[in-house]
Amino acid sequence: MSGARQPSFRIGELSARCGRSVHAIRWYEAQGLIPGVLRDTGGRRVYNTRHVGWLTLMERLRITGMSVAQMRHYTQLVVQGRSTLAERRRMLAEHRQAVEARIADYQRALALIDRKIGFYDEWIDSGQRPDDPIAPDKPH
Amino acid sequence: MSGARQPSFRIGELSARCGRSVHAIRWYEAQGLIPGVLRDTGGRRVYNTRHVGWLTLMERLRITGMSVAQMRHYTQLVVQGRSTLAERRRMLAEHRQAVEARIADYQRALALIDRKIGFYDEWIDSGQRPDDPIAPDKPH
DNA sequence: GCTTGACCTCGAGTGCGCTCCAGCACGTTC
DNA sequence: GAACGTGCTGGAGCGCACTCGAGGTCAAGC
Repeated sequence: MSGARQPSFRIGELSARCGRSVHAIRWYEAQGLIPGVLRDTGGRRVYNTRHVGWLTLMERLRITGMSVAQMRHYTQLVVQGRSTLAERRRMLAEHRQAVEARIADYQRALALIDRKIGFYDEWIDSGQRPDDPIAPDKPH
Repeated sequence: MSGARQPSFRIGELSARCGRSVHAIRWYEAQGLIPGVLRDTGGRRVYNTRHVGWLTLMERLRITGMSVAQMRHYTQLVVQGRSTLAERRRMLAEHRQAVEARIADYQRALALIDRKIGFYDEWIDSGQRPDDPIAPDKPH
């Protein structure tokens, strides 16, 4: 850390800045997902802008389906320092693949939903039930 | 629908055909997510290929994040018949939007992950920690 | 010095979507 | 007629990711 003063704040403001609840932030820390949280003389958690960035990353990983266990592992790697750079990169690359697979899955679902919407459009238009758009046999 | 013979089968085969567990299929039915399940003389559930298509749709809706409550509502509309066609179409269109929003969200996450991977690449290459791609900085 | 409000810990509760189990019935095969 | 496989019901249990509440501490403002 440089000698530059870092604006620091407490959990209420971190909550406001990154949109997670105070409870959730404390829970994340208890789960080992937030390293380097210091306390002030009153025992209160002290944060700075780096924590906002960290929580942003954690949030993105979470909403894209990374489990808390994996996030904990990643966090531990970060704490361990430079020796884990390659492993961290590998984890992210792997997760990236999983997210892409998920997107592809969603897009397939979208295609099915679109066919179904088209099916309803036709039915409403013609008054006649068209053939069902979902394959009669297993579409795997 | 027609008088044509429909190959029918029991829950074990439906499970094999659509890749859900026997337990899950019964649970779905109990939740009102599978209409029109008849029983044979022994009280066993009897299915046909239409159920495979139906479960496929249900699965796609589920994995794209539709709640069981919404799926139940959709199922009830289907049971109610033609009068609900427009409402069913509306539900699917709304869900479609939600899925697209989710995809966009995932793609934003992907962009962040890519920047982070690039950050690790640079760090590994140069041996020098580059500027953090996320926020000003991050802890550790 | 008292009130106020933000913070603390610990632990229980919640909602979702299954998953599993016990205990029993059926019907085909040997 | 016994064994076996497949099915039935009702209900308990689970894993995840929070969410909330009780009861207490601390420090700044009046």
